[in-house]
Amino acid sequence: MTAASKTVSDVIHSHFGTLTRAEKQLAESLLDNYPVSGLGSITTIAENAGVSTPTVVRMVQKLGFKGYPDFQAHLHQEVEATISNPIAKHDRWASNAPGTHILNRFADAIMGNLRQTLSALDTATFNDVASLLSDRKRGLYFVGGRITGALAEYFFTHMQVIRPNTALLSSNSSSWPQYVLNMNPGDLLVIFDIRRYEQEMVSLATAARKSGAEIVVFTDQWVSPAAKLARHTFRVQIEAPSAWDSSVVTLFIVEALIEAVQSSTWDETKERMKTLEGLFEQTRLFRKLG
Amino acid sequence: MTAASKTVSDVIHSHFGTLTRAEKQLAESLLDNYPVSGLGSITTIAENAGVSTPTVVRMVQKLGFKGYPDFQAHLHQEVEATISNPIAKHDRWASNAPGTHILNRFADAIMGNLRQTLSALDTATFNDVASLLSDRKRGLYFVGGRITGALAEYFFTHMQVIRPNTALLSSNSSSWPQYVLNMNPGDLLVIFDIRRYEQEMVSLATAARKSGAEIVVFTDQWVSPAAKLARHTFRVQIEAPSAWDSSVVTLFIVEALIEAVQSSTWDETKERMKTLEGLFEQTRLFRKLG
DNA sequence: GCTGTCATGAAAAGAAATTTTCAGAGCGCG
DNA sequence: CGCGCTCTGAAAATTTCTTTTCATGACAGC
Repeated sequence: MTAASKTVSDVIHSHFGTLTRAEKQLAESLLDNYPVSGLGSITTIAENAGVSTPTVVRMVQKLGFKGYPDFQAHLHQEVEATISNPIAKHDRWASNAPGTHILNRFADAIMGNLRQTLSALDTATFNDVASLLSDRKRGLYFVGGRITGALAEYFFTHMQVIRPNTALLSSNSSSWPQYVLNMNPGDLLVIFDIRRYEQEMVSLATAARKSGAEIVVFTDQWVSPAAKLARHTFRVQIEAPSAWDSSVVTLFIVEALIEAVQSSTWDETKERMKTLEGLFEQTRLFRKLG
Repeated sequence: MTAASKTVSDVIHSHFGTLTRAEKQLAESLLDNYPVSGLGSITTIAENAGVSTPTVVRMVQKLGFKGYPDFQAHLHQEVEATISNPIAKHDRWASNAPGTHILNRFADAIMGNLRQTLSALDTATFNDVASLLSDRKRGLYFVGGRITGALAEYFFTHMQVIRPNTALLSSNSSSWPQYVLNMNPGDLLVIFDIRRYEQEMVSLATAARKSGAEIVVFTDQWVSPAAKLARHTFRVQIEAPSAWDSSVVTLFIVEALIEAVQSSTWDETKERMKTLEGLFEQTRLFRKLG
């Protein structure tokens, strides 16, 4: 029997692939605030999910329940189990996997990193960097190392949409001098440099400062030497139960900065995005016609 | 109003003296295993308590509720409160910043994304993908879109160190055919495709399948069309309080996979990393000497 | 003992919920 | 473009739940 020992949540997940659009929408709604969201009548949950009641019936039958009442009976049992056993809950991220599974150990570590990084992070620094990035008069340059190059690229790709006057330096240092040559006073150089700090980053930072550029550094808890030259530094916790360092929290801060910049200059950005949409559309047409 | 702020349990207790024999019997039944016992229909709880349905109606009205549905709605609210409290939201991540600061809102959202993604993620899928990636006989190909290209690159950069036979496809589709041409049966194509799904990804996936390649897709909750062709799909929650989608959780899974592959083939990888160290050292020397 | 009051549940009436039917919309495919 | 397919929700049909009505029985007071 499909719904015998597994939880309703499990059953939904395991069938998710076979669900249709409206059913997925319903499933999302049920899983959001699970299992309480499934306590009401079929009418209520259909309304909450924005689907019709027949959709609900079809889905629960597809999941292997006899009908809605049967489905709800199972939910009630789970609620009962949950409530009578309040301490359990959430000691595991990926349920159905042992607590020692890499996913769970990683999740714990990243949570810790995020918590530590944010509690150490100065909000004023964040706000100031956001406003520097928002200033369209300043040119923006992004650079990362072998591993962090992808982060620099990610940051750059977004900022390039949001505002003009941005550049991504290749992670290969040979082309850097020509960028420095073009830097103007007030320009902003965003450096990603985590352990196994690359010596050349310091040279780059030094040269950029000579051109009058401001520097922002993303680094780890042991701090890149380039940070000495920086106006602002983000010290990110990067340890993971892995032979490699984790960039998750760094990406988190990058995304938060992107949103901060985005929202502070929404009016101007909106226009740019519309234009961009148009350009993409054109490109697509070109391809079809070609 | 009687049932305003007090819990249903409180209300029952405070009216207990004025209840009749059958009503007391019902009240006992409700309080036993409270509040779950009140989740069912009026018929069910009447049967459980060994009283008639009119008794139930009379009692809940005596308690100050408009009717049975009203009574039950209050119970549902309590169940919800009970269930969601233990999970207790971290009220503030970045202290010294208001709870509404973008950093805190982002942290909440990412936590939710991570939780939902992991609970939906099938560990067997994860393990299977990890072992596919570990198999050195299979060639590995990584590809991403405009935004997700950086993720593909990040994944690629790590895998390239860990094992041979890996390639990164440019996010520009014009060079894809030549890669497909070289794919062998059993090769693995890792696709990153989140909303604003790129039509070309489906074409690429189709072509790769024809060459006998297996496909793994990283996509969002709305699922890329390319997932239909995939052996395994990671559905990642990507919503953030932002005009942009969040890649943090996707990166999380990528890093966990990297570690899973790394650790499953540590002996072989160790040698490679030593050699790589040596090569870097040499490069540095070249530069100094040059 | 008679009478009135109250508690109680059976059963009817009324209201909702659940399921089924069905037609239209959308989409892929030849 | 048309055909057939699937998905979807409106609405009907059915079932179940909720409330009301009412008959019965218990019991206290007269």
